[in-house]
Amino acid sequence: MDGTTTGDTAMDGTTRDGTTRDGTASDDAPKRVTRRRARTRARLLDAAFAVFAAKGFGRVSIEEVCEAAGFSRGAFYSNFATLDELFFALYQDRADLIAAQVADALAQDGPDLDVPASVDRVTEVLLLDVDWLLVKTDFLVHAARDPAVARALLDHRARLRQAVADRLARARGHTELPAVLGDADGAARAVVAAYDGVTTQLLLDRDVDAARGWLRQLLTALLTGSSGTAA
Amino acid sequence: MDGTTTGDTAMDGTTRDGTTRDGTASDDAPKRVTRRRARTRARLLDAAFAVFAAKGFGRVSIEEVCEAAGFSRGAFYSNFATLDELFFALYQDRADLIAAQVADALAQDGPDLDVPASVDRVTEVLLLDVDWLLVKTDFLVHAARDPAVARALLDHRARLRQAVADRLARARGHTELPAVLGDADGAARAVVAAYDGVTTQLLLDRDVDAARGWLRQLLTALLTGSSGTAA
DNA sequence: CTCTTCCGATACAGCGGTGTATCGGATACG
DNA sequence: CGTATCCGATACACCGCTGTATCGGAAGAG
Repeated sequence: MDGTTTGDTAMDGTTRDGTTRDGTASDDAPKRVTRRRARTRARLLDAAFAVFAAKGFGRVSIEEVCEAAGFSRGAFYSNFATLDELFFALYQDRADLIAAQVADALAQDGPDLDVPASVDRVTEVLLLDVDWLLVKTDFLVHAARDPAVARALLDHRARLRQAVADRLARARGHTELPAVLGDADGAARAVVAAYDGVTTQLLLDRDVDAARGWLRQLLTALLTGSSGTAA
Repeated sequence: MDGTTTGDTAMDGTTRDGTTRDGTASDDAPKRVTRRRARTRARLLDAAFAVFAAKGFGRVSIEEVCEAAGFSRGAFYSNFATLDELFFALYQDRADLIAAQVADALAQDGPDLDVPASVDRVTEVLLLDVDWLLVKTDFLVHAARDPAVARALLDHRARLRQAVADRLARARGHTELPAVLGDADGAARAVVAAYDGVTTQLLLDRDVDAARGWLRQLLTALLTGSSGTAA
C-alpha cells in the first residue's frame, strides 16, 4: 500500500519514475522523492476529485483537471500516464482513508458491542460526503469493466467487510445477534449490502439525513431484529 | 409514458419531429409514424445497448453506436438530438419492460403470499442480465448529476417499490411479516435496497448465481426472519 | 554560491468526433 | 403507377483533446 501500483497486473504505473527517455533501468525505486513533486501530485488529485464529483469521470478531460489544479498538461504527464491511472490513485487514497475511519469508529466501544452506538458512528462516517459517493460510484462503473480495477475494489470492500465481521464476531455471546444471516461474515455482507443499497438511493435524492436514518434503521433491523427509530 | 419526454423539463425531446427547418409549429404530434423510422430507431437502441454494456456510456461515441447498428450518423441525428437523449429513451424502454416482468412475477401466486416462491421468481427476473445491470448503473451515475434524469429514475424506482409494497400489504395477515421494518412501504424500501446492494457486488464479481442465492437469502431474512438456504 | 538534477510550461502535429447542409433513393399514398 | 414526402447516406468545416518533444527555471546537494 505504498501508493504506487503492484506492478505485474494491468494499470502499470510506469509514469516517468524509472523509465522514459532517461533510458536507465526501470527499477520501481524512484531516484528521489522530491518534495515539490508530491505537492503538485496532491494538488492534481484534489482538483481531480472535485472535477470528477462535479461532472463525472466519463465527462472529464485531462485538460480540465489540470486547469482546475492550476497546472498545465506538462505537470500531469509528468505525474501520471493516463487519466485512468490518476483515477485509480485517487480512489486508492481516499478509500484507505475511509477504511481507517471506519475501523476507528468500530474500535471505539468496549468488547461487548453497543449496536446502536456503533451503527450511528459508522453511518456517520460512511455517509459523510456525497461527493465521495459520486466518485466511488463512478469508480464502480469503471471497475465493472476492467477486471484489474475490479479486483482492487473487491479487495478494499473485503477489508471493510472483514473489519465489520471481526467486530461482530468479537461481540458474539455478549450481545446476541439473530442467526438468520448465518455467521459473522454473512452478517457483515448484509451490512455492506445495506450500505450499498442506501447509497444508491442517496445518489438520486441527495438527502443525506434521510439516508443516514434509513441506513440506521436498516442496520439495526438486520443486526438486532428490532426497529431503531428516533431519528 | 408516451415515449417522448414530458416537455417542460430539461432533456427536451426536440429531435426533428415537429420543429427544425420545416419551420412548422412544434406540436408534439409527429406528422406520421412512418414504419421504417421505427425500425431504424429500434436498431439504434439495440446497438446502443450492446455498446454501452461493453464499453460504458461515458466511453462511447455517437459514431460507434451508428457503426454497431449498421447506419451512418445521418440516421442518428434524424432520430435523436444527442447521445444523452438516446440513452434516456433506451433506459425508459428497458426499465418499463423489467417493471412489467416484476409485476407479473409478483402477481403469480394467490392472495396469500408464498414468500420463498415470490422471492425466487422476482430474483430470477431482476438478476437475469448482467449487461442490463451495467447499463442501469451507468444510468444511475448519469442521473446522479442531472436532476431531470434523476427524477425519471426515482419515478421508475417508486413504481417498482410500490408494486412490492402492494404485494406485501395484500399479504398482511395471511402471512405474518416481521414488523421490524415498519409498514409495507418500509419493507418494500428494504427490498429495493437489498437488490441494489447485491447488484453492486454482482457488478464486481460477475457471479450471477452467487448473487441470486445471496439476494434470496437476504430477502427471506428480511421478510420472514428465518434463513432461506438450500441453493 | 554553484552546479546538477528535476519538473513543469510551452509549442506542435494530428486524430477523432461533432454538427450541419445537401442529395439520392426508399416509402407511403392516391 | 406516379408522385410528394420522408429518411438516411455523404461531404465538409471545425474544434477539443491527446501525446510528445523541447526548454527555462526551481530545488536540492556539495
